[in-house]
Amino acid sequence: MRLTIATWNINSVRLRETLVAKLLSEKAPDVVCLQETKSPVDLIPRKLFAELGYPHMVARGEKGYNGVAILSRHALEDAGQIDFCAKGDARHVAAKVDLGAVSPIAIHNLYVPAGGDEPDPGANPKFDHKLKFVEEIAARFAKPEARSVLVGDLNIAPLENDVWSHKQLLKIVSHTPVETEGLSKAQTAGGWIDTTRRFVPESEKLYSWWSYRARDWAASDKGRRLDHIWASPDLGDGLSGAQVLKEARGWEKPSDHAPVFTEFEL
DNA sequence: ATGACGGATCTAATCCGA
Repeated sequence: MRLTIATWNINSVRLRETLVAKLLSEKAPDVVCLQETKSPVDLIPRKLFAELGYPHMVARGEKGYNGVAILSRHALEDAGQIDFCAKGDARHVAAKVDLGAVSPIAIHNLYVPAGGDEPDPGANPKFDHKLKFVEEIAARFAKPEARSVLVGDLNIAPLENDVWSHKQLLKIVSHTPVETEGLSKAQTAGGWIDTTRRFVPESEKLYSWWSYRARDWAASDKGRRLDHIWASPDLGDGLSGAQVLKEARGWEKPSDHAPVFTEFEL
């Protein structure tokens, strides 16, 4: 059977409920993982999503910041959250997707801290938090469970062509060597497959985020690939496609992130 | 200048995003 998973930093699920609805009705992924929902769970417009064919949701939220949610056409079993860095914030949630005829898939939905401006963990506690968060990801996901997927806004653009200018971004938080090496370590430790790059060669520029501050985001096209879908090694043979839905960055009142899709044939 | 926007909050100016 075919399974399509999307991840999208929505930058407020309540303000952009119509954009989520547009994604669900026009692109019809099986599962959508959202980050920066910026909403308590009970205020997420889940009725709207249910009416569009997504009656299942597993989420964690807080007022104003962070927040992660998994919406699904298939039944979900809440698989809990990991309290990375013991902050008690809503940056991770996990679920098992019940696929009936075939074995379930585990999904981990993550929102890694942005890390502030100064890429110095001694001077900037936010950057320190980010580095520790990534270290904890590496430790926790070093031995992937079978049939699992790790997705989310990882806030790191790991490859040279994941940013508009490798050279100019080497000292910019999201593309510093300590971050990209940390993320690569987490990926290789578990043998995780960067599913997007399975289908878009590393020699090609590819972004999932474009700043709100540009006068014309599409014309300047100075983006970064911050949003990722990783698959456990055993799912490698089942990968059938991947894409960044760049058009969504141009929708009305958009998020600054575009949705990222991966398709499996399971 | 990459580039000065956009969201949430104790609705005003402040924190945060990356």
